[in-house]
Amino acid sequence: MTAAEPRDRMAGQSVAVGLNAVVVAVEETTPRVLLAGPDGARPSALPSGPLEAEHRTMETGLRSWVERQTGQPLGYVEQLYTFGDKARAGSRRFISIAYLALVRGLGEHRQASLWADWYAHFPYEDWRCGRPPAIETIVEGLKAWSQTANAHTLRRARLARIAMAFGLDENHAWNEERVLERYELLYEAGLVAEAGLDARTGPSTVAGTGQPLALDHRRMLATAIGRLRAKIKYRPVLFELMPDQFTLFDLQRTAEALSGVRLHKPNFRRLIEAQGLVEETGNLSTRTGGRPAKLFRYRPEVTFERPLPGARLPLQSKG
Amino acid sequence: MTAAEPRDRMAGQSVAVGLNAVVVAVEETTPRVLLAGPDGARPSALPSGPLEAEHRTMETGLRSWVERQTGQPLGYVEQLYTFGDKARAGSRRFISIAYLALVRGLGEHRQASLWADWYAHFPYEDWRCGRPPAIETIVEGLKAWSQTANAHTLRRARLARIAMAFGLDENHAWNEERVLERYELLYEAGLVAEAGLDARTGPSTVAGTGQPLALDHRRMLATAIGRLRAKIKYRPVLFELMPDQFTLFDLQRTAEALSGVRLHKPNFRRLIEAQGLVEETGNLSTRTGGRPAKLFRYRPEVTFERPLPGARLPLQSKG
DNA sequence: GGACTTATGCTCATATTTAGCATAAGCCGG
DNA sequence: CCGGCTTATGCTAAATATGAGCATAAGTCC
Repeated sequence: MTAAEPRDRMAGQSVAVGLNAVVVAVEETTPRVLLAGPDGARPSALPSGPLEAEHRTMETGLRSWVERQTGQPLGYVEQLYTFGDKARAGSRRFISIAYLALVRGLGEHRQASLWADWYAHFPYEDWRCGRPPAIETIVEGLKAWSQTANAHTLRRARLARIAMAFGLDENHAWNEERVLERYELLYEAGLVAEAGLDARTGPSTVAGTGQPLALDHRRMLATAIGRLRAKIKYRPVLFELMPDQFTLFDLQRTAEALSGVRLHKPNFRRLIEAQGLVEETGNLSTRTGGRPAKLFRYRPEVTFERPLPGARLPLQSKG
Repeated sequence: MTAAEPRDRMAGQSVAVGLNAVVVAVEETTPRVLLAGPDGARPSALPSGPLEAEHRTMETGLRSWVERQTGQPLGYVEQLYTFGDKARAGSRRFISIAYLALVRGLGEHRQASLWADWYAHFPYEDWRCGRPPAIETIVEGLKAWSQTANAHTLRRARLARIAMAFGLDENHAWNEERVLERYELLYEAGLVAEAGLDARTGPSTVAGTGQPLALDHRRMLATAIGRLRAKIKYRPVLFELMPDQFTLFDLQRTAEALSGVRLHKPNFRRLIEAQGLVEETGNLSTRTGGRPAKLFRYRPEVTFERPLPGARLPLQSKG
């Protein structure tokens, strides 16, 4: 082992690396994700492709795959997570590096792609009109699964996870960020169609768990939704999804679409204005029935770092 | 392209995948990171090794590499980030998947490894005794770099980044989570030793920027520190670093060691107790000079999900 | 016993959040 | 032109969380 060939970069197994993109846009009140797939079939996969030699970086590789498959150029991109398969004897190993991308509005897209409502794949994640009725069935199915465990402690642990993920106790309210935890519970319980791929039980899907995607792409989408729902609370990523000019209510509806929860209008407006994140353009929007709304634009120059007022630790500068 | 061989997993370039671990423990008031390296030399690399065929998952591969190289078994593990090199013509491509691991106390470790004080590599990140004097020199060096830009706007943008990362304006206080941003500024400015590897200017290192690590391992450490500093604020990961019993002040010193900031004792205690995260064991600790402190233990059963009182969005359940 | 040290409990001022109400300013149908 | 309807926008009171300091408790050390 020499300095030129350090240990963490030595040969090892040859691995195929895939790049996957969760491309998100919001149209009116609908959050959408860009799907691609083989020509002719209804798209049910994220845009993706192998990392290739000519890609300068992984991110450029990702951008070129998305653009080639869907025609959609990407703006904001961030890495999400790297998923690895269990190694199967004899087969080549695959890992997938998933990215989250945000674009402003739905561009035109190629034939073999489409903008899917992301709640079609996660119906129980949309609480904007109150608790989705499907939750009942789902929780029932999960509880039934929890009872299939032999050990008493395991049954209890499963019930606790379910209560936590779906906000059942008085202790735990619904937390819109726990998208991945909820999906993984459904997966473990075999209640989503993809679980069938894992062999064992056939797809004993429960109604209301949403449309599946290819491979582990729904897991990637769940990761992306959770990340985005968390991130809009402390970084101005919302504006990556907005057009040049927008009303404060447009902005609110975008936030609601992503988080799947309703927000309090006066407070939302106060929060945004207090940050100094937007400025009036002087124009008005008269699209809807009522009083015309002022149009705003984003002010990126505020660099913006939320003062983190309640940063959850009692910080102090002195001793 | 068939269903059995979907596009995102097709051949592509053959890639070597490395696994890297940032293993963290806290000893008294010192946060430590486990380093390994070739026998004989002073360790200056993170424990790491290639992903191999016999590893069932990436995480088990990581655990086995760390244990083999340092003797340290791992407890809590989470994925941090996947770093990819720019492709160089002709050479094989490498990517490194970095993990964060937390262990309770410093176990024995092999000869070729050591527990380094992480502030040896980031001296300017420790504000527990007030603003580190090295900051002056560093900010000077950064400002000099910012002026080397030709375009006026670029100079301004660099100054804004510096002010933001190091908390210079009245607008921006020191934010202990921005570890990676600060390191990347130093790297771009060529003020850390590793920047020399990038060719161009030789290592024009500035005093006070800390000891380098092999390859991009200091960047990984910066990523880990930032993640950990953010995470202790909303997940009970602190307890992954604590022994079975501890005093509330032990807990506070661990939080301070990680965040590099002093905390207000009564408020810290109030916060912890309010969460119901700990319970008294009935025992007392008499280690230090004063009144003996009650010993506590962690109560994992609270599953704990911070009520997220100020979740940064004006949530409401109704319409 | 007295000085010193750390632990622990309590209080007050301030900042942030939650929630609701009131008013403004457009449209629409008569 | 007027009321009725809709949405925008502004304001305020109450609840909660946070920041900071002080007082007391309970040991150790001499």
